[in-house]
Amino acid sequence: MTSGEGSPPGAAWQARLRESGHRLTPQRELVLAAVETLGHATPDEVYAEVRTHSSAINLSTVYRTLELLDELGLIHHAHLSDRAPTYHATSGHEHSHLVCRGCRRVISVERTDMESALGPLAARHGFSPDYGHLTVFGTCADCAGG
Amino acid sequence: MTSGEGSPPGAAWQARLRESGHRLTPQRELVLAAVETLGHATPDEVYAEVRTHSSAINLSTVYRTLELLDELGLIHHAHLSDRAPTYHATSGHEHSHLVCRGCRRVISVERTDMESALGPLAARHGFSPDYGHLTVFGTCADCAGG
DNA sequence: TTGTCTGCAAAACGTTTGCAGCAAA
DNA sequence: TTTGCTGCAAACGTTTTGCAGACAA
Repeated sequence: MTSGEGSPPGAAWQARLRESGHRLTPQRELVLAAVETLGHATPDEVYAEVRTHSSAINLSTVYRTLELLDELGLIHHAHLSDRAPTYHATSGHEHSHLVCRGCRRVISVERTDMESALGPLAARHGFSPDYGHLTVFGTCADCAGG
Repeated sequence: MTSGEGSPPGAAWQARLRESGHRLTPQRELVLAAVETLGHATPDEVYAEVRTHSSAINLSTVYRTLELLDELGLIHHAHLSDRAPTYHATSGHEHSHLVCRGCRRVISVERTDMESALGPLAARHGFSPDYGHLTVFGTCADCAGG
């Protein structure tokens, strides 16, 4: 439970940090753990989660750390609301999101599924989508009055 | 050239305003014209555009007007950058956007095309996408090194 | 020891709001 | 005349930044 059980095998993220000339700090470990625990979380939510375990972190450090982890590919971010970005762990499979405007529900869609749907259209435009960042807003069946 | 040549025939937007109990003001006319001229524009860009024609408008009025025109369906907004939303006229056909992270180029895709690609997948999840709001980030052929 | 990282506080950024006066209907 | 709309200015929530001290390597 300490680190992600997803695609990075064990503590690969620690190596990833050092490879890229960065340092392994308690704050970075805490932020990564929080993102993995929360699933989809805004910077503020990550901050709050970290504080429940250790009060020793600053909000600006959370921002800087999320940005770094994103650069290193250890986490991804998407825009699940018109306001704040949300971060989630790179847990094995990249996925896209369907977000219901009615109930705020988030449906995750496998990258492969989204790719087979969107790929041909995108290719026709010479375009290569970033599926891990893709968010489709709309209405779910429950909220459509079904 | 005064009003949109797209789907709203002539000055239909004026009727739309009054129908909904709103007033026709110079500011609203200026903002709508600016959005039609610019194509895809942030609130700030709309503000700047309006000011080149008439200095008599306030930024908060631009925000309030964009929100109103969006509610009335006279314009749409999408998120073409991680930062500011962009507004564009409801010119005949609803469309989705492909945005290149490399060159910031925006490719518009007909709603019907996007719907036939994404519709079946969405339906499988009981989900009804908002195609006019949909933005797919990624890389265009030129930036992919092709 | 070295250079990166952190905390702090302030600034920047985009957006929203309360209010008094103005103007469309 | 009657509301709704606008301009102004201040507040707002989120994100970024400069800097000095702390700490991983």
